[in-house]
Amino acid sequence: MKIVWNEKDPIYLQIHQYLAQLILEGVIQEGDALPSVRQLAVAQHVNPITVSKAIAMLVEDGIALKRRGLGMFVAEGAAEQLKIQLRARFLSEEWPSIHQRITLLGLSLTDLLKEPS
Amino acid sequence: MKIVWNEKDPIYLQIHQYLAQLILEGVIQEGDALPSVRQLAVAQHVNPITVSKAIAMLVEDGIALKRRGLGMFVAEGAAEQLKIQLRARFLSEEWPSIHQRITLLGLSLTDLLKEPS
DNA sequence: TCAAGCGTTATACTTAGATATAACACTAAA
DNA sequence: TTTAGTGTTATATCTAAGTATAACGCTTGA
Repeated sequence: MKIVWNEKDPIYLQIHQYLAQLILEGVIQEGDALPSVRQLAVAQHVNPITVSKAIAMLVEDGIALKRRGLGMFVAEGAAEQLKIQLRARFLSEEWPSIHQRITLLGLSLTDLLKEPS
Repeated sequence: MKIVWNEKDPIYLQIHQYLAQLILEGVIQEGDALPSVRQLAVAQHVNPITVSKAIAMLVEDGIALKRRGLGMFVAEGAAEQLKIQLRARFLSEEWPSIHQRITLLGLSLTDLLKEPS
């Protein structure tokens, strides 16, 4: 899987989303090591600090564990936990205003969900 | 109607959205004057330049007209035009990634319609 | 012991956004 | 003509976010 960059969001958020997706889809399983900060930084032509920020978010949310000198590992139950967290966050912080705009623009939610845009 | 501020988006974008909403909902009709830059700036405790930015976007999109010394006015057909523009922008620039996330999180139409938080 | 791998951090630069202040140019009505 | 209302603009400053460079300290295994 490759990261598809966009101009709008900060790099560290895009990396966070990329890692979250890998975990959600089971590409990285529980107990597995995450790609190392340095590896990711080199592979994506990005700064280690930027990658660190993304991983720090996962650690804060209990999704990843850090083991000094060794690397970062996916926590037990991470996939399920992550899904719960991201759902809650999306529904409470993002969806309300998006939904409001959809309504304001007279778009049909049912139609929107049908079409693979 | 009052502006409900959020921390995330730049102020000028939030003001733009506020004005767009007023026009879309017909609170300000075609030919009407927009609230003046100075009025808005004072009322919202914001800098005139910031308000100017928001209105400049409306002018660029042909939604508002400037009449020197008089103020800004809502253009003919602005509501319809605005709706078309915002729809197109939303569908091409925002919905695809939102839709992708909804799918990834396994959210259903029912989930999305549940809580009007 | 020490090399090679980890993550971390100190310092500094760049940029976008927002602000403050103050002046400018135009229009209508008293 | 004057006044009070429009929007505009120039200059400067401030802040937070994001990034780059480079060095640092920890842990394991040869």
